[in-house]
Amino acid sequence: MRKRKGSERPTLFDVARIAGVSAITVSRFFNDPALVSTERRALVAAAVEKIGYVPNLMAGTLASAQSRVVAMVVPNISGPIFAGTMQALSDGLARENFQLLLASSYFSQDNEERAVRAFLGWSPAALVLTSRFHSPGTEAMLDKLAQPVIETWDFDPARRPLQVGFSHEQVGRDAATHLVERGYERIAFVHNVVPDLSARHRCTGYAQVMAARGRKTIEYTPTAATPVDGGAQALLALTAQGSRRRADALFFANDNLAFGAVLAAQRAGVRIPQDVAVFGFGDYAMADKLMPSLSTIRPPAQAIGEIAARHVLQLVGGDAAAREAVPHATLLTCELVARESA
Amino acid sequence: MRKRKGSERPTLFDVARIAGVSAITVSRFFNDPALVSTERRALVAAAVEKIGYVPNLMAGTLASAQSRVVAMVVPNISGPIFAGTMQALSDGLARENFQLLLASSYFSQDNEERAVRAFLGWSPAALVLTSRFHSPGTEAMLDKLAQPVIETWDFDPARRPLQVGFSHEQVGRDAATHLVERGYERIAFVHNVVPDLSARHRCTGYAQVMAARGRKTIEYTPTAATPVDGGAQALLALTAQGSRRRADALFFANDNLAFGAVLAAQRAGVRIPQDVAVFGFGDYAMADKLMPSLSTIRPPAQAIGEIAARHVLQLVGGDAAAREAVPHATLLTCELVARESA
DNA sequence: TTGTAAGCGTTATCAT
DNA sequence: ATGATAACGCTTACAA
Repeated sequence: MRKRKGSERPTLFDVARIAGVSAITVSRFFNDPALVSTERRALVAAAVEKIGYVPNLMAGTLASAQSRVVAMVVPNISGPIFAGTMQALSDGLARENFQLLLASSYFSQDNEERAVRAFLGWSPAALVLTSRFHSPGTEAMLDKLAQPVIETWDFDPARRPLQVGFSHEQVGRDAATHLVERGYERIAFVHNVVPDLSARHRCTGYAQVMAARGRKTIEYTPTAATPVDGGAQALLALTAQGSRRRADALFFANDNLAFGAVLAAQRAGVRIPQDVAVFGFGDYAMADKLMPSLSTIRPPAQAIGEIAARHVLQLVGGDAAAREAVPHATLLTCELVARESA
Repeated sequence: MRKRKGSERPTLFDVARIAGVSAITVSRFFNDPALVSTERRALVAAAVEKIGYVPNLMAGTLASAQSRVVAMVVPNISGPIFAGTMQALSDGLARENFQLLLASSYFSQDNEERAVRAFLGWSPAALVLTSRFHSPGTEAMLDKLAQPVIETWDFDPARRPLQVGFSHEQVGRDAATHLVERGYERIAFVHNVVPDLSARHRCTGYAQVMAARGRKTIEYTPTAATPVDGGAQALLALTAQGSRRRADALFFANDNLAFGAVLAAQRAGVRIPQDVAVFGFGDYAMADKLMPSLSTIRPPAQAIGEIAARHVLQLVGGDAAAREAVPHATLLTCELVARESA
């Protein structure tokens, strides 16, 4: 007669009773089958099958102090940008029966802090972040954290946590150099419609190249609500006859802005790249199908997720030797995809 | 001297010791503060703050047999289709400190079954699925499950679990009727590039309308790898001079296919809608920015997520009265958005 | 309002 | 190779 009601699911002891073995043998059957003799393995397997037993991972985590959850904070779950990374990380972890816990920050450090705090209660095996810019509160929590923290996308080898990413400044330099070499004279940078620190770093790289070549920088920040509308707004504003900020090439903070610009140009009769060149960032799904097709820079989104997954598995799943092998920082490169628009 | 090493984080007992109260008081402080006197509340709060205590949710779940995780299986995490639902569900749950656990099925029932089995170990408070078509194995697990199961997107009131969705057949009927009423004669349905049962149901609705009006159905299944390429392929094939299956209106299984068609039409010099009308499904981000803008049907993606979240919270967070109030099934409607392409 | 004792389902530890 | 026992960190049940 139980004194308390539990989950009402079969437990390890139920399996053990039916199989005629002890509970720990069933535990070993799941965690290290090699330790169990062939005969008992069959007995346990039959019992598991018979009652449809599924191990309670919460209890296992509590007992072993080793969880198989990895928590990740992304700016938003629904956007196209981090989708590849999320998917690759989730798939890589799933292969080793790790689960991915997701939360969105909406580009807000406060939301990120809230999410990290909430995650802590799950004792995740590792924490994956998509930015290196955190609130002081978040930094304090990360400092105390025993588990590995992996910062992705933004790369800064000076920071202590594990890094998997690329240099946004380099992206800015690559794009600006490309546009300069194509002969464009008045190259503008169009910011995102929401505060976006990574985009600001791409802008810094762009500004470096402009300065090095004695060019003037032109910056524009759309006020529209969505990136697509913002891109359209920027295109019209920066190509207007007689505008003080008239440009012959637009480097957009991301492809969605650039999409908006290309589509608005079609409607407005602005010719790309003859009247104005358009360059994006992200290489989103339809960049190559647009008319004209979009020149852009493709970040290694999937690779970031895969490598992050590998790091997690080596750090928390592997042995000490593997642990040594994990590099502190992995700097990936982006690919410049030159198409018709610039 | 501890006999085993735990998580190395402060525990409830650490807080209790510092605050000079018992452990259960600290527990109540977090779960039902009203039960704790104001003075002790202050003591506990101070102690919590001092050592940065975060409750171990795994231990709490184990003890209470009440988890605050909701598991969801989507076809893919990175696609645009379910993004709104995932986001709305995640946000709705986060507000009550529930966590969302995600896995992808890639439209495969085997993967779905694997994901559901893996989820069971987490004793989720509820299970959210994005389809009503499951493998026998999955059905068997769902039958045994004590927790609520919510099927979303596909609506079938005949099924036992909770339903939040819309009728894909109705979508097919609406689109077909729209095209018929616009005067198109030869209306074709273009299938998805992967097996997609929901899309098949939209096709069924389309076929019903065609039959009712004595029209011939034309179906096309692209062989391209991606939806955008498949849409382009379909457009070229179904508008080719002298083709047996030549059509004057194309109803695509989704907007990505339709995007591909519109972009390919621009390049091929096919005029939309003069030469051929294009109709999609999904109302993805750029449907209204395309040239021509895309006529399509917008599913209530966010509403599905919000309502699913509400159901979960009422069922597992609320009292018995709220439980009664949850309707078995919620049938939502889609909005037909008539733009330039059809 | 507060506390004590027992138990949630699993694994670490030690013994055989 | 297998098992008995205690412990993981928390909450329920009951008592005061």
